[in-house]
Amino acid sequence: MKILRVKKGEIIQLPNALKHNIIFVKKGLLRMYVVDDKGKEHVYMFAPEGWTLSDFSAIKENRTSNFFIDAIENSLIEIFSKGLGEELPKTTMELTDQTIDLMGRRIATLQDRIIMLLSYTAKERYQQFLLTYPDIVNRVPQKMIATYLGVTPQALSKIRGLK
Amino acid sequence: MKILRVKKGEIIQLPNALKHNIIFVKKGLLRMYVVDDKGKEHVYMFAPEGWTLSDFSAIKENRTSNFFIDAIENSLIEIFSKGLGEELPKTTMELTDQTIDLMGRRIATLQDRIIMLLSYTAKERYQQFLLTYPDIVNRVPQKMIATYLGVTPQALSKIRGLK
DNA sequence: GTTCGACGTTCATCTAGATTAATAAATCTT
DNA sequence: AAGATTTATTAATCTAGATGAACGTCGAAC
Repeated sequence: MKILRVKKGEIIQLPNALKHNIIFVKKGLLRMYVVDDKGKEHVYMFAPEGWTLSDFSAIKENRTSNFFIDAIENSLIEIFSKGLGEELPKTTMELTDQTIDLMGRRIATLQDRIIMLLSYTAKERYQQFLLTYPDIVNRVPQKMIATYLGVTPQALSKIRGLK
Repeated sequence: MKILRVKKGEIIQLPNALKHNIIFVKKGLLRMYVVDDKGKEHVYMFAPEGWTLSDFSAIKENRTSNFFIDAIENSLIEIFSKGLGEELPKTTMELTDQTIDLMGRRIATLQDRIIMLLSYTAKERYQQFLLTYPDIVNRVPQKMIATYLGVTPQALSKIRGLK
């Protein structure tokens, strides 16, 4: 485990990096995203203070990650090179309880996001985002929120214009 | 905990049912889905033998579920009325390990699904589905696969027609 | 302060997929 | 097996949102 200070705009992880990393954000704001074959970015998640980033799919399939991770603000982060949960040393029952709680909340978030992507219009997604992450709205460029919602920056701009 | 035998087509859970249930599928195939305001169904997940169904979002927010659950095949299921993980009696370390592994795999699946919904075309989604769930393809009506993928049944039929 | 690149907005066009509807095929019921 | 119900296919039309491009705005770097 190492503590790192990263600057706004700095890339912390490139796809196919060697190690499966888990990143805990102590201060600042990170972004985890993919870039498709046409070069377009799709934000998987934002991680402000207290959040944890990791690529569960890569860990479970024991492969390298397809995700980029970069800093949206100057940040202070902790990087663990081991997998989450089962690869952690079995210390206290309290720790595994914490892990289960963390994972449960993550699943709840992903579940809500999937229902949103399946059944909401662009406008509804944005309104939901405002309610769910009021703090993040003012900390990230609008175009990143757009790709988090699964729409283009232009479409989001239009939606906001109408209000 | 109770064991239940359910028939094909039978609805196991309606939205706003009283209790947060966790359902383990011993045999058969279930479906978990939402119905939007226009009456359209959106499949959140399929659960064949060995899979577990639960609404983490409802459990975490301590509210009733918005999901329907029904049986696609005659099935044998176990229903637990307690929450997953933290609400389970702390028995063995082995059990919590199992829980963490289960949740990790669920997160990996949801993560992959989100990337798919954000960045794949309808055709790419279907092709990916065929690779990931070859067994399920022949067990569920095509229209359900369509709404799992976030497209209309007509669009999926067209995609298959071209091939 | 000026320059430059990133960001947001606006608009004109295009298109993947939705919608609607009609038909055909498969499945269930008795 | 005949009818009824559900599911899949096909086709014509429509639309939310994508695409591409131009322009104004802002903050960072010099």
